[in-house]
Amino acid sequence: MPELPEVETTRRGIAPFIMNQTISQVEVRQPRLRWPVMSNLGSQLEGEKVLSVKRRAKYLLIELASGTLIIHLGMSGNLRVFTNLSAPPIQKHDHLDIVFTNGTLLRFHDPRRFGAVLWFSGAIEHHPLLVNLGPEPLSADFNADYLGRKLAKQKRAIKLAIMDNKTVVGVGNIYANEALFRTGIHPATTSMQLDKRQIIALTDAIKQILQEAITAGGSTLRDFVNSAGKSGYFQLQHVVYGRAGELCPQCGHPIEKMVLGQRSSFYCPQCQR
DNA sequence: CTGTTCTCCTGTGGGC
DNA sequence: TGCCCACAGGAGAACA
Repeated sequence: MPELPEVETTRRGIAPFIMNQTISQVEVRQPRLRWPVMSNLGSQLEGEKVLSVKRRAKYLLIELASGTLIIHLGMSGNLRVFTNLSAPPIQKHDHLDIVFTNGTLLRFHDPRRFGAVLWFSGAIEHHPLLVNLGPEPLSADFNADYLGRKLAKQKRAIKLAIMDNKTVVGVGNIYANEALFRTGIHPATTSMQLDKRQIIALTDAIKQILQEAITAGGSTLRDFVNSAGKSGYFQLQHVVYGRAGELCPQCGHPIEKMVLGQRSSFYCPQCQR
């Protein structure tokens, strides 16, 4: 399940192959993704050159002269690059291909179809999906002062707050669980009850975990090209996520599971209070 | 505005 | 071995 580190690894993996390349053809085999792929996507993209490959939150932003292609990998999506028309046969859930004039092929694959491929011709920072997003977790804008101010009047559980894109982007369920364990904060703690020390520790833990995962992803970069493997899927070792009933590596108490906001939360009741 | 629930989708894994 | 079904999850949308 791509979280921010996987999306960033995808960006770094595909960028060298599509930068400055001109799109020659777009083939949409399954337009029914999270939102329908526009029927004239091909005519919008064909003939345009890729000017940059950026990321905002978990959205990949492929900038062309006349607009931006927005790609979200959803739960199960991936992008892979094939060179010199060496692409393997189309497989189930290969929903979309973008072919470049030099033969490079960018292929979007997404079994659960929670992903999205959108075209936006306006200034990308004004896109409705992006305009209300909080800061990037690895940027200086996300810091303890900011988070403290943000949480000061919030009664909801801290885990829900850090998973809310308006607080900070890119913290999915897995890394939210891990960051709270690392910080010794119970996931159901009321946000406004956290003290300064805890907020500093939580900010640091989120940055560290995401950075560690991005670094780990670097070793998979070559898998984005001409690979039949599951490009971009890697995972840091989970300490608590999915480990209900197993013993806490710090204190030996069994890991517990509770549901917050319809999402499973895993924690050590002894280490996290 | 805040908080909660619903929804999209398919592969996986547990129970029997 | 096969069938059934709960479950997982990002995040917008809808609703209270």
